[in-house]
Amino acid sequence: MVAAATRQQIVEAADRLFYERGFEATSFADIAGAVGLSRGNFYYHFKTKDELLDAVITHRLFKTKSMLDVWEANAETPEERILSFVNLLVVNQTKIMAYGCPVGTLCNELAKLDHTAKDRAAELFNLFRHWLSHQFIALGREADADALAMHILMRSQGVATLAAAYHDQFFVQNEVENMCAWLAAQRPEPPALCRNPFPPLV
Amino acid sequence: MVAAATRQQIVEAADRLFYERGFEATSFADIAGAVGLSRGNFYYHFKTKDELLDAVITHRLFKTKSMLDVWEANAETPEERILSFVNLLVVNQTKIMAYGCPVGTLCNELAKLDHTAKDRAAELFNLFRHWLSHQFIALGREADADALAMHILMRSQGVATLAAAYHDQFFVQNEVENMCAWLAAQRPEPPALCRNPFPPLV
DNA sequence: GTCTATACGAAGATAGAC
DNA sequence: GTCTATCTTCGTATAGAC
Repeated sequence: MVAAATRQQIVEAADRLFYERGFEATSFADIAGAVGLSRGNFYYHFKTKDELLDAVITHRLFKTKSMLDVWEANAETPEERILSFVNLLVVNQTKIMAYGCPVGTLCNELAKLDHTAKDRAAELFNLFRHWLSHQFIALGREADADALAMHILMRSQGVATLAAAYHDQFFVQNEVENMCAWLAAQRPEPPALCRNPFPPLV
Repeated sequence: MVAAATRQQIVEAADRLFYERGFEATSFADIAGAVGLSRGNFYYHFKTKDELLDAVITHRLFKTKSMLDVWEANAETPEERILSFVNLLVVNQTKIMAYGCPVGTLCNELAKLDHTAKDRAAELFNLFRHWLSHQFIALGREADADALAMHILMRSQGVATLAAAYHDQFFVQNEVENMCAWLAAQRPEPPALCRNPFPPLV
């Protein structure tokens, strides 16, 4: 097989296994087995595990950028685009309830390992953060766009963590609805005093 | 040294190291070194790593219960008690920015390992969940107390994850303020129409 | 109860044949 | 480019002396 294709298979298998089992707990043997390669041949493509991790993060950065581009193109308004992000929790619900958020859990693990790649992994958060910030600016919230982006990113992380701990899809759906309601309330300059100031949480 | 005291030292060192480095990444040698014991002697106290993990979780459950009891006793109102919980993010800010939330990151790791102790670890969340739910009931929100408890637990998890990824204390402080504002808005039966329905997020 | 010494296996990494 | 075989390190776990 062509080297580039084998390399790509390795990266995709590692991407999945690092997510499902964690970085440390995934061995070269696991990945080689998933791809159908011998352990020895592995080192023709990647010299070290850290080099492989680097390739996996690069791959995830690319996939994430592509996804954001699709969301940008497929939605009409900034609010709809932000809803695409919120909806990730629903689309990936099954995997999130089993393994948490791929970005959050990787960053957590690398932070504890004090791994050199931890800052590159955090770049994955930055892609979402800046894209969301961009949407809030388009929504007319220039002044606090970054804080709003961090707020919704924070919520998605919290939902993912508790979803993995409780395996409760109703919790996920409920919090997604809360996020939608919160988002609707972020439109600037609303008509004053004509809304219920205490919308029910649930 | 008396066996019980040595055992207790081991559990406390393991508690700290499992938090700072993760469960898998912490070896018996690390713990033995931290306590000042030989690796061999270790097995007199704990036969396997899983047995040690079980003791660490038991220890954390005990510590958490004690903390909740103190919060219960030291605050006058349910709202103040819930603020004690929110304030954990500030009190433990330095450690959280370095290692995330001890409960969330442990549950995440054990979920990926599909470890038999993962449900026991989730009991740590349950302690907070039920205590918070209890406070919301006292606040007069019987109908949605559990959902409100899960909501604030979710926020604390999201803040901890992003705090660890960004090491940004201003983000933490900002989101803690948001949580306080949210909490203040949860008092039941507010005077209608006399508040700003769109309090600034930041 | 604590120690030293050691068995055993798993995982990262290398060498060299094909 | 892929294989088998092997090296090395490290971590779990055991044996037995003190």
